[in-house]
Amino acid sequence: MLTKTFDPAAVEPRLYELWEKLGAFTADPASSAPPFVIMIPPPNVTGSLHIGHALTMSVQDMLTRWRRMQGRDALWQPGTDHAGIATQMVVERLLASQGQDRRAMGREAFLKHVWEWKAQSGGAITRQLRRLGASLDWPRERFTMDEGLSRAVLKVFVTLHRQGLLYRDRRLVNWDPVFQTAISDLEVESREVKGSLWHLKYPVEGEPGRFLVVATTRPETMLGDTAVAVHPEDARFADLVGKHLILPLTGRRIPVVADTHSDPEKGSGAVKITPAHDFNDFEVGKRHALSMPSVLDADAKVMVAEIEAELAEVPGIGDPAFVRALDGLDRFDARKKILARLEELGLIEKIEAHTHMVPHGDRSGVPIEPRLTMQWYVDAKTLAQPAIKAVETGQTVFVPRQWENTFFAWMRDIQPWCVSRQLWWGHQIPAWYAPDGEVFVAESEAEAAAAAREKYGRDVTLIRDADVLDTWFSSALWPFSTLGWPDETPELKKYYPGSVLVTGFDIIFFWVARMMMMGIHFMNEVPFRHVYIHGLVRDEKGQKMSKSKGNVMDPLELIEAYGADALRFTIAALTGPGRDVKLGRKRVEDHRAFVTKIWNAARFLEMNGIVADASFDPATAKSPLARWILDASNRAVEECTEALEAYRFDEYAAAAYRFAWGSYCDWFIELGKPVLNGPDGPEKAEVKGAAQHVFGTILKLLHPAMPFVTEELWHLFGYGEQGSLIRAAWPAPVTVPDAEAARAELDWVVALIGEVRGARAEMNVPPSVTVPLLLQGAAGTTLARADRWIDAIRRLARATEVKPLDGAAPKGVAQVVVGEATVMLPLADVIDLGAERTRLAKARAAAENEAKKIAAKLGNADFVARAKEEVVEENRERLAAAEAEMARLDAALARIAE
RNA sequence: GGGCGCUUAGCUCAGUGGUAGAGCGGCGGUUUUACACACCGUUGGUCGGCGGUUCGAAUCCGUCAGCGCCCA
Repeated sequence: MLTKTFDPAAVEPRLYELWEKLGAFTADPASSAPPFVIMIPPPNVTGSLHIGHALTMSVQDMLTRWRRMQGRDALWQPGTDHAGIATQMVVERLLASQGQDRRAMGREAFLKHVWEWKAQSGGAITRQLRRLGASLDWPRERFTMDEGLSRAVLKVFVTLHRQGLLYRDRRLVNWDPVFQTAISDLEVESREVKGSLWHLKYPVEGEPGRFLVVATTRPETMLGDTAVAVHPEDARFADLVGKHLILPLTGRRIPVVADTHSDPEKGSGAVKITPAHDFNDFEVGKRHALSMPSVLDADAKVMVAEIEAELAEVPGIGDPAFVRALDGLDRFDARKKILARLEELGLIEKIEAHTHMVPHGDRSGVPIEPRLTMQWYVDAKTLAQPAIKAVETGQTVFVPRQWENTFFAWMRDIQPWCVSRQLWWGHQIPAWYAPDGEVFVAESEAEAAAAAREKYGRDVTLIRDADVLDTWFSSALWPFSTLGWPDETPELKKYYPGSVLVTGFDIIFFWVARMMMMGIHFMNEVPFRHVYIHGLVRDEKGQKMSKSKGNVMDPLELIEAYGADALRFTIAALTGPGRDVKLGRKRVEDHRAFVTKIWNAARFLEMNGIVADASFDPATAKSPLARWILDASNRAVEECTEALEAYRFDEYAAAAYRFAWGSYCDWFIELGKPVLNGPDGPEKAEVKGAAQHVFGTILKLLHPAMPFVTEELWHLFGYGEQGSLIRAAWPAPVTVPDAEAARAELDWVVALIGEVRGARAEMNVPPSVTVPLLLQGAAGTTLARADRWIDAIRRLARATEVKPLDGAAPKGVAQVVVGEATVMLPLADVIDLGAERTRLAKARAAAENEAKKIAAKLGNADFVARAKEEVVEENRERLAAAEAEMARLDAALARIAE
C-alpha cells in the first residue's frame, strides 16, 4: 500500500544514491549515441547553494534528463572554480580568527592552508546539488585548479603570449584598495553616491586675482593634477588655452589645454586633469603628453613621492609643508584636510550637492581607485572578432535571441582584459624575469631558463611573476579544459562543442563571451550551440533577494519542507521566456499539491489493481474512453516535447499539469470508475490497460521536472527496475484507432455533464437531489451515447436516468442545450422558475450577442472578400451554431413561460 | 544621456494578425470509498494612453507615460 502522502525526505536521498550507484548519470564516450552536453557554470568552491543555483541547475537538469531519456549520450559536466579573491578572503579570515596572518606565514604555507580548507569545506555545494536531484556525471568532477586544468591554463597563457595576444602594459587599472589587487572592468559596479561638487579656484599664472574654476567630485586628487582642460570651442576660456595655472597647495605650474573631454555644460566648464587617477583624464593626458604622477598608493593613501620634486612655496597658494604632511593619510581624510586648507586660502568658490556614480569593487564594496600599474592584458579586441562573427552567423544562438544584442554591444566595444591579480590563490603567471627586467614566458621554469640561457649565453637568476591569473581566465577554458585539453581525449572529440550553455544574463560578459573567445581560438569551434539565458530569482514582490533585505530563500530549506520535486516543478512552471522568476514559499507549497495529486492518482490505480502491463497495445483499443485518453496523451507528449525543445519550461510544466490533472485525473479516472467498479471483462481490462499505459507516459513526461516521485512510482508499479525511469525512453505518440470519433464522443459526455452541473449549481439544487435527464430533439447517435455513458452520467451529473422526452415537457423543468439536443431536468419542486427563466434569458442574451458580433463581421463585404477563406467559413459555422442555440433557448423559454 | 526589456483578470503570468486564456486567489456548494495539498460550480479584463497600418490589432508601426535592468 502506498502511504497516504508522498514523503520526499524519505525517498529522495535514497533514490539519488541509487542512481549514483547505478551510474545512471554517466556519459559514455564509447557509445554511438549522439551526445548532449551541458557544462555546468562552475559554482564558487566557497559557495553554497542559493535559490539562483536552484533555478539554473533545475533547468540544466531538466534538459539533461529529458535528452538522456531521448537516448542521447548525456554529459552534464560538474565542477567548481577556485574563486581567487573570495577563497583567499575566506581563508585569510579563518586564519585571522586563529591569530595568524597570511603575510607572516608566507605564500607557500598560506596556499597549504587554502588547499586544506578546500579539502574540508570546499565541497558543500556539490552535496547540495545532490539534494536538488542534479544528475551530474560526478566521477568527471573538475576543479579549475586541478592539475589538468592548470596545464590548460599554462598552455593558453604561453600560446597567447607567443601570438602577441597577451602582453604586459602599464596603464590605469581598477585597483581594489581592500584586496590590494587589480580587478577587471566587470568586477567593478557603479553605485550611486550622494556627494558634492566642489568648485575650486585655480589661480592663473601672471594674472593676480584671475582664477580658472574647476569643478570636481574628488578634490583630494588635485595633488596629481597636471593640467586643466576646457572645451576647444568654449569662448569663455579661449584666451586661457596655452596659459598656465598655479596648482593650489603644491604650487606646481600646470597648463590649460583644449580638449573635447571637457563638457561646457557640466560643472564650471573647466575640468582638472589627473591622468594617474582617472580613466578619462588618462586619455587626455596621453593626448597632451602630460606627466602622470601618482599621488595615492596601494592602500589608497596619499603618496607625495612622485610630486615632491615640484612642490613650490607660493604665497597664498602653494604650501609644500602642508602637502608633505598629507603623506600616508587615507584618501578620505586627506580630502577633508585639503578642503579645509583650500577654504582657508579662499580657493573654494562654491560647493554643490551632487549625486553621482562611483565605481566600487563588487566584492570589497569600497570605491575602487584607478592606479597606474604594470599588468598583464589579453587582447580581447582581436579575440572578440571571431566570437562576434560566430553569433552573427548563427554558429551559436542565444535563447531568447534578444540577448545577442547585449553580447554584441559589449563585444564590439571590448577593452583589453586585465588578467593579472595581486593575489596568492590562483594560477601563478608563468612569466619569469631576468635581472635586467626581460621577461620569459614559458610553461615551466626550466623552459624559461633555457630561453634565458639562449638569450644571454649563460644562466641567469630568474624570478617568477608573483601574480596570479583572474579566475575567469581558467573558467573561460572550462568547455574544453574539463574534457582533457590539451590532450586529444575521446571526451574532447565527442563532447566539444557543448549543446547548450545555461546561465543568467549577468554572466554573459564575464563568462559566456570569454568562453566564446577562448573556445574559438583554441578549438576552432564555438564552445556551445545554444546559450539559454534565464532570469533572476526574485521574491514574491519582485524584489531582488539579498541578505541585507532579509528576503533570501534557502532552497535546501524549501526542499526540506516541500520536497525537491515540488521546488523543481515550481521553478519549471515559473520559468517563462526572458523573465525573472518571482518565487515565494506559497508558490512552492501550491505546486507541491501537484506532486501529491500524482501520488493520489497512483493510490487510486493501486486500489484498482492497476499495474504496469507492457503487453497492452494502444492500437487495439476499442472503448472510446481508452482511445480518448490515449489520444489526449499523444497531444500531451507532443506539447511537452515541443516546449522543451523551445526551452519553454513554463509551457512544458503547464502541458504536463493540464494533462495529468485536468484530463487524466478529472475526467479519465472519474469516467472510468463505473467500468472499474463493474464486473471483469474486456472493457474493464482495456480501461485498466489504458490507465497503466497513460500513467507510465505521465511519469515519463514529468520525470525531468519531478525526478523523485516519478522514479519511485515507476518501480512501485512495475514499469521497470528500481532507478530505471531515468533511462527509460521518452514517450512518443502511439497509434490510436479512430481518435476523432473518440474525441467527439467524450467531448459530448463532458459537455453534457458540465452543462447539467452548471445549471444545477446555479439553481441551487442540492447534490442529494437526483433527477432524470430528458432529451428533447436528440439525434440517434446522441441517444446511443447517452446509453453507453449512463453510469458515468448518473454519477457525475447526479442523474437517475437519461431518456428521450416522451410527449410534452413536464411542468417546471430546468433546461440546458447540449449540441442539437435540449436537456430537461424536471425539478418542479426544487427550483424557482423565475430564476430559471432569468438564467435561460442570460444564456440567450450571450448567444445573441455572439451571433450579432459574427453577423456584423460577415456583413462586412471587405471581410468576406479579403479574409482567408477558412476564417470566413469558420465564422459562418459559428454564426449558425450561435443562432441554433438561440432558437433552442427560445424554445426552452417558451416551454416554461407561465 | 544611450541601449534593452516590461505594462493583459485581485495576484503571478501565457498568448506576436482572425472566438481574450491559465494557475492561484475571491465567492457559493460538497465528507460522491485516490486525493480538503481535494471535488463541483462561479465571479472577474475598455490587453498602460493616444495615433496609424489592416477587412480585422493584445499582437505590426509611431508616439507618450510609468516601471525595471545594463552602459556612460
